Amino acid sequence: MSIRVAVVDDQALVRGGFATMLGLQDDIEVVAEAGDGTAAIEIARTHRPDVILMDIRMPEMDGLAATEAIVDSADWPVKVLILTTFDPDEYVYKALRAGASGFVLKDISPEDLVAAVRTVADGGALLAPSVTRRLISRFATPPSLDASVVSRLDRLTSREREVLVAVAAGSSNVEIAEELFVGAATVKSHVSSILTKLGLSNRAQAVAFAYESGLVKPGDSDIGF
Amino acid sequence: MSIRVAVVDDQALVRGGFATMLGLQDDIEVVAEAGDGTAAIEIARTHRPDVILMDIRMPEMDGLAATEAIVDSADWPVKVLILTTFDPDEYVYKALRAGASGFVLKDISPEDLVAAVRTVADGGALLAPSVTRRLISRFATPPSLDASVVSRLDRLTSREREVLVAVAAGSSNVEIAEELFVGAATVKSHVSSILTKLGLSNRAQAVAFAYESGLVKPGDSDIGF
DNA sequence: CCCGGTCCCCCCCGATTGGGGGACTCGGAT
DNA sequence: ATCCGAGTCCCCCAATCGGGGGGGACCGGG
Repeated sequence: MSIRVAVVDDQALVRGGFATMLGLQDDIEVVAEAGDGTAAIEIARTHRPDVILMDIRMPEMDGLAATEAIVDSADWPVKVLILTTFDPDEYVYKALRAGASGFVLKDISPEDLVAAVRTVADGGALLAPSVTRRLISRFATPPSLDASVVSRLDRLTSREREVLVAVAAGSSNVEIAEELFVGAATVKSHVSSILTKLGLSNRAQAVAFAYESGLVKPGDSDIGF
Repeated sequence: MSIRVAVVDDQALVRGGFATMLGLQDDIEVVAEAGDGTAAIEIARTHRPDVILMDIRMPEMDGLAATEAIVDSADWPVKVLILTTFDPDEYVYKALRAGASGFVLKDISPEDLVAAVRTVADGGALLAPSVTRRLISRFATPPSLDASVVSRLDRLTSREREVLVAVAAGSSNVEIAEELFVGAATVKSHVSSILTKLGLSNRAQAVAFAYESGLVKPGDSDIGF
């Protein structure tokens, strides 16, 4: 069963080029084309393609808005592969939030484009290396590095930070003591100095501080909930 | 100038395979190999490779810890490409936070692996399609996609959710009572039903739950810290 | 009409927490 | 050689928290 692809680009020449290039593949079938966002929504609804190659820069309705509209309203597993000329910057995040499965630049080689279409059709995702790099750096760097917050974190000893993450996991003093193989009194004194150094008054505030400071981040916890 | 690569894997056969495969390329030179994390740190320091192919599962010190140690202490632009057998799950985030520039599975084709090495050496980043997908979904959907978490949040009444955000801000029961213009006993009973409904045992866990579920997000709090 | 659900309030009691002391060891800095 | 910080552990005591019980007011639907 071949992959049903729709191509959306306001430049007829570019659109036709991609369409014929993809059509040459045995397992890819170009079922529709569109020149703007509104037309893209229409052909998505009528032809129900597996993959949509979407340009960002378009009159009438840009690719991001069209992507969001299509992905939100689709009742079949449609994948949108953003294809743009420019080094993306802000577009990346908007596109990914809109529901795009990929983001590649137009200088991509034909073979790589075909491979990209197959990848997203298969349920994977694919980004241009520069985009991946940007996304990783954004993901890896803690968002909030308020100097005042981090500076107070620095005043804690490494052991105290260790205790704090355990506190942030919701563990009681005795539970923390067992985890760290120390006495309950030790944990108690650690928690006390943590609260004192951070200017907090109870462990609930300590948990909040741990999250706000980026010491622990939502999702990286071992607590399943 | 060729790309200087180091290969780190505890299985000598796998390590040798990758090394010879990469060595066949004109623009790639394998300068060192290591069988565990501590050896990896050593060869990284002595050979200063451009790219390190790093396995995760290793005795002595796993690839994640080694990656973090190398990236943090390196004074030259070293790129680490994680190469693992398993579908990553939680390893991905730890690896990317540790400073890895890529994350590919061992079922990758030789040509793609070579291309991946060139990509990361060139400053780009590269992830396996399934990993990219995971990262995108995590990035695009604010935090909580866990149906189990949100469903439990739905069981709370609106008033209880209101109390929960106050709890997550680190307020004591009496402070919450003043904020909401009710009696302290009322807040107490609300907190009790919150803990019961969510299956938690203390308010620190409630704070963690509030953050993990996305009920409150780092940075949107009124607590300045 | 009564019933279930929700919200609000109250009392008691044990467990935990938070704050105040102090003491010992170890390793590094002075 | 001495001091100091970090880490470990102990005491006491007041306050808060968490769990159990109960009860009353309101609202919407059967």
